[in-house]
Amino acid sequence: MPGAKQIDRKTRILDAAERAFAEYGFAGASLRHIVLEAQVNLATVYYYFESKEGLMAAVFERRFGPLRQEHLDLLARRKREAKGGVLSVEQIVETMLVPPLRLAGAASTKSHANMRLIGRMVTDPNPQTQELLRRQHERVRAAFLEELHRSLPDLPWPDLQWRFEFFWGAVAFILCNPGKIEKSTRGVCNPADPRLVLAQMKACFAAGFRAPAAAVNEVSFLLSANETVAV
Amino acid sequence: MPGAKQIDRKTRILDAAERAFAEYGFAGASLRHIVLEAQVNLATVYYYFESKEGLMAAVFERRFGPLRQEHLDLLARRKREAKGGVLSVEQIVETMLVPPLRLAGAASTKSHANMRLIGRMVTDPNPQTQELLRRQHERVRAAFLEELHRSLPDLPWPDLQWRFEFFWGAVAFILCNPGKIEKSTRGVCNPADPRLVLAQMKACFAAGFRAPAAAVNEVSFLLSANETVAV
DNA sequence: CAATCTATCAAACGTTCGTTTAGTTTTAAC
DNA sequence: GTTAAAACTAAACGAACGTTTGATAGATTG
Repeated sequence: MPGAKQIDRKTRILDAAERAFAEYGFAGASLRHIVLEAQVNLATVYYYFESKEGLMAAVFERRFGPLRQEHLDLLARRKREAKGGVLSVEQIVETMLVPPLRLAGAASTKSHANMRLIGRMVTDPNPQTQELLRRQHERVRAAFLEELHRSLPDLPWPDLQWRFEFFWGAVAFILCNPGKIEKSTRGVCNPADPRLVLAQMKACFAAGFRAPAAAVNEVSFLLSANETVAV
Repeated sequence: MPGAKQIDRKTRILDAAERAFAEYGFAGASLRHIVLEAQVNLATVYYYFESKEGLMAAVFERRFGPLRQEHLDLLARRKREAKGGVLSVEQIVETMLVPPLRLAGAASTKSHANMRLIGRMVTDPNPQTQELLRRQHERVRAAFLEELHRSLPDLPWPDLQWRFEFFWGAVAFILCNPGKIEKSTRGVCNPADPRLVLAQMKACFAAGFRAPAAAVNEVSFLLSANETVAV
């Protein structure tokens, strides 16, 4: 029987949709392009996923569900290994990074689509995309923030949250468009190499998290509009 | 005469387009929505800007042209003030941040649209958007990288480039969706306050840039796929 | 074998998209 | 006041969009 070893249609749609959403964003990816690549009929999408939005939710759940679980599992394991002691900032940074990087490496066959997917969805303007992602990440976020606070008890809470945002912003940016970064650094940085990304982020953000609290009142004068050219 | 003190149509289109692109991205923003808000006829867009892509290029040029100029000017001024000495990392970080933050503050009347515009465009999937932005930022990028290298001569070139990417990734992320960050931090972080953003980024990234070079070979074992659950 | 349910398909639905055209009004120059 | 260029518009273009419909096979069940 021909096509017996073919992947089933539902999976083919999810694969193609993942690539398309990662490449073009939610609004930019069209169902017709997705079904063409998945080699299924257009109506099949609606049979399995009800709508374009439902398709996106399924793409999310397939990737970010296990990702979230691995995040929580890995953190729990690290805490178990520490036997009640606090984890180092390096360990926490590594724990935050390894799951998404592993996820990216796992799908190496298909042009790092889900790597870009993570980055793209984090910055997608679509409100439903944002809401879906926020709910997915809420628990993981809280868990890591708590652990960072334990590791850096003297760092004020707002400073910690800011740096946490900076960190995920950098992660999203790197994952969002690896090709762009490789191009603009003229090949010096290769975001497709998880070992490199992990080592570089650990070095930069371990120091960043450990830095003394910010001094807000030093810097305001430069921001007033009476210098240089108004825009 | 009615409408005498009205802003001219070309500007109204640019304003509305800026808001729309910032809010929905290039693909998600429709010309019909833009002309409705700008209160002009649909064809007027084509009279002034030739196409949707041309409109986007004009929106870019209006904001990022002066921004680029202010970046270069401010850096030149700082170097002049230093009289041949090297700038501190803090000074460079501040110089990179002040122009976009000032730009964001300048348009406070209109819901920080151009603040979000910067962040949105940096992460927009559209290839033309990317190419436009890359060309705009090329010289600024080179200038700041050179100055950072002068300030941190012992940091290997790749490490410097990585951290430079992390930095702009964090900036883009913060600028991209201030409301989202304020929400997920439950009001602890307010990205609409330039003083806060500047102080926090300076504290985090001055330390990040100054950190010792990354040690790539320490960390590879965790990334191999034979642990925990494959996804 | 009839009945039923699942999976799949071609074709079309109505809408919205970016874009163009052909014509009208306004402005400015001589 | 005539003329020509610039500014603006209503209406439509074809294409692409997300979505629905009705029918057709194949498998499953009584």
